[in-house]
Amino acid sequence: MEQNQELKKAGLKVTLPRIKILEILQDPENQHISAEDVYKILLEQGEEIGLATVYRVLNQFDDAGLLDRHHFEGGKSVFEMGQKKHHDHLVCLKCGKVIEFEDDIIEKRQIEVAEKNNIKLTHHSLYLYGVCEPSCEDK
Amino acid sequence: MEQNQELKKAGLKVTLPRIKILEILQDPENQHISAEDVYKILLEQGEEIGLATVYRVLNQFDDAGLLDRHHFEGGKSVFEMGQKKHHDHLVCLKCGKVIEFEDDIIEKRQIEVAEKNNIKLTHHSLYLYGVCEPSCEDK
DNA sequence: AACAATTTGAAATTGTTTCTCAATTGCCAT
DNA sequence: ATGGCAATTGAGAAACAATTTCAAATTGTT
Repeated sequence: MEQNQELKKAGLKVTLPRIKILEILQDPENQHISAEDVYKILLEQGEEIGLATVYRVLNQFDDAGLLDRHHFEGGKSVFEMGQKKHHDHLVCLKCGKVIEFEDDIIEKRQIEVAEKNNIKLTHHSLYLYGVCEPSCEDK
Repeated sequence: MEQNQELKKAGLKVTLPRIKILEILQDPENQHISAEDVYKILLEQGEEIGLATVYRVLNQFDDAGLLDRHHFEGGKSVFEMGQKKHHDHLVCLKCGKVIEFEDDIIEKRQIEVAEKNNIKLTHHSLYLYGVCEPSCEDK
């Protein structure tokens, strides 16, 4: 059970809800998933895990740095396992598709802008919103 | 009353709530203000304007393009009169100060990134979070 | 002034997230 | 193993921002 190690490393007790939620987040199908959707999957799997627990566990994972939290347009938080290195997101406003990208030039400029304004940068959020070019264009 | 012209131009009837809210938004003191804070100022001024009306009017102003809406970290929407040209924001996480900036290099790269991924860009949101260098640093 | 259409306030409602608290569970020291 | 205590859980209540509803009031127009 490598999940157990991850949890212990984060200083969290190994419990069934945490294991199940971790599994769901690790599934490549479920990148950029909301708390509500995690809960739905748990219900489908027949697990009796409360919605409050889902929110709690996701917050604990966030605090432990196991995942990243995003605030895409439209309200609710979206979570993503944070194995990979830093990246930003393109979001299609029609189909909801999310594309990840990294751009060193943008990253570097951000640091310069912060320095110029005497701010010690801790993090940033960059989302590019648009419409998929051929596919969503005409819908 | 030049406020009246602005409202009419936007296709909105000239009503007291709209005039008052427009005045508040135009005050340089109140850049980057939340709906709740607009409401508080109205109360202080002794105006009997409901919170629902504040939200409604802010949405109408947004639809009419009179202002920009931001989603800084921490939940609620923040509004800003949109006279100026496009810019992004630096936010101090300790004192809440907001600094505006423009960076052509970042803007250009964003367009390139979107093109590369076959997304027709409609807009973006970029927020840099950090801590004011000398002032907030040691608090 | 009178009319229709728009706008408003108050309260109810929604949707997301957090809190409360009694019952349960995990884990460490026996 | 097992006893005990702290951490965790589930369910429902609560908090919170934001929106909706609807009757009453106001606007701009005739």
